[in-house]
Amino acid sequence: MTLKLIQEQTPTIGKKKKKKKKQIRQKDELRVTDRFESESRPELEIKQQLANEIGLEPRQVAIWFQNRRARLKTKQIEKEYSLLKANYEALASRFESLKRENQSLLTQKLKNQRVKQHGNSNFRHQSESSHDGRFEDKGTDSESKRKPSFQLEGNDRKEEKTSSDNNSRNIECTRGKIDILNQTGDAVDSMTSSDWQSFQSNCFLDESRCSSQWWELLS
Amino acid sequence: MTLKLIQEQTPTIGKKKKKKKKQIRQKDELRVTDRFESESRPELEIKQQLANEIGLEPRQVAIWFQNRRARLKTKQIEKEYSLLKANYEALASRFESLKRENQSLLTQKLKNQRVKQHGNSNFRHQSESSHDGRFEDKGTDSESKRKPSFQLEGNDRKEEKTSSDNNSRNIECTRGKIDILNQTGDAVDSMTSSDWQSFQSNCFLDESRCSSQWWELLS
DNA sequence: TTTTAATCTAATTGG
DNA sequence: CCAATTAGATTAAT
Repeated sequence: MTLKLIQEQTPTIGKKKKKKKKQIRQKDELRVTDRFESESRPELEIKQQLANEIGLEPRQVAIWFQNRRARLKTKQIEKEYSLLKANYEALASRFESLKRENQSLLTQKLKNQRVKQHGNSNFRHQSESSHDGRFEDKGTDSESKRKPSFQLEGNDRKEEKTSSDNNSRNIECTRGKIDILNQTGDAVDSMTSSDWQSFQSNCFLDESRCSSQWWELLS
Repeated sequence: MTLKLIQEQTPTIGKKKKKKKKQIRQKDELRVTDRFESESRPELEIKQQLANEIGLEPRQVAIWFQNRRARLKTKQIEKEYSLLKANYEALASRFESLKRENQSLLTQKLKNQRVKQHGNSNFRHQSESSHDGRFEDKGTDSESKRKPSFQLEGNDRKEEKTSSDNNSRNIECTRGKIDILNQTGDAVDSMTSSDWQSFQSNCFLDESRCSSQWWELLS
């Protein structure tokens, strides 16, 4: 059972373009693709029927549909990613604004205080009510789900494939799949990983009041 | 030539774990992999030699190395991505704090003002100096690179494969490659796309002073 | 058993 | 050569 790939014989040293392996044969592909468009998850009957029509096994047809669906879904995820990215940049932008506003508020406040109690005992925590023991979790609106509870467990090289298959000598290369990192963004792109460096040194450069920073997370 | 895939025979109805296929024949794989570890980009001579040793064409050996390198690189990118992600979450967290602080500052300020000029003419813009015509671009520290100049061009369904190969009838499935979206994050994970919704409705729910929002970017 | 998600490999294409 | 994609396949988990 399970016949699979059919070899091919071309001398390779011949020219270049060869029709390798065995795919689904263009013509038949149309038929199958049509079906796919009408319903991406056909009954196994249909699959068998198709298999006969194009002359390969039902199994293969099934796989074909599977992969198709998977790839389709992947596309969607791409969209989500780009959304996330845009989201991020908006956030970053707003963060900057907010920071500036905050700064100016603080400044004003200081000025105010100095005016109000003109030069009276210069040593206080230069901001007694807004800085220190505040916003631990006040729940003013609806947080309490924020702070993803940073906890670092021994990561990175903890194999999760618990022991399956010792003999196949799997190359340790887990692969990964991204390109995304620079694509699809259409409008808002840029932001290479080197940008990140400068970005973060911009943003994290004031008095960090925030309990954990990202570099604490990665050993 | 081009021996490639060796079949396998297990009756499928057997148990479960099967050793399917085989591509470079374990034994030989070791040899090649060794080579790879010592130098990932060998001279073509070496490649030819290897090809002889394991009995497939130089071309294939070359491809093998190529793919190998590619996979390795992809791995690295994964790392960068997870870093970015952590980075993002840190930023989000800080943003929250900042926002709250800002809020409280504003509140105090209002109170202050009301005290100072006790109940005098209730109708003013309840905050004259910190809100309106400020921070357009002051360049207090180092922006001027922010605001990625949101511009939306007709995107999404603009095919870019201009006309190459009319006969091959490429399935329009461009594929995409991500999973990333929820993996490798190890420490800071969570943040599914539905979290995003709530997140943003948290964050963007006050007077938005920020010129563009992410939903403006996607049609 | 089938499906799904996640990988993986070998090969192709275009630059 | 590389980057990107592709098709077919496998496997773990459900």
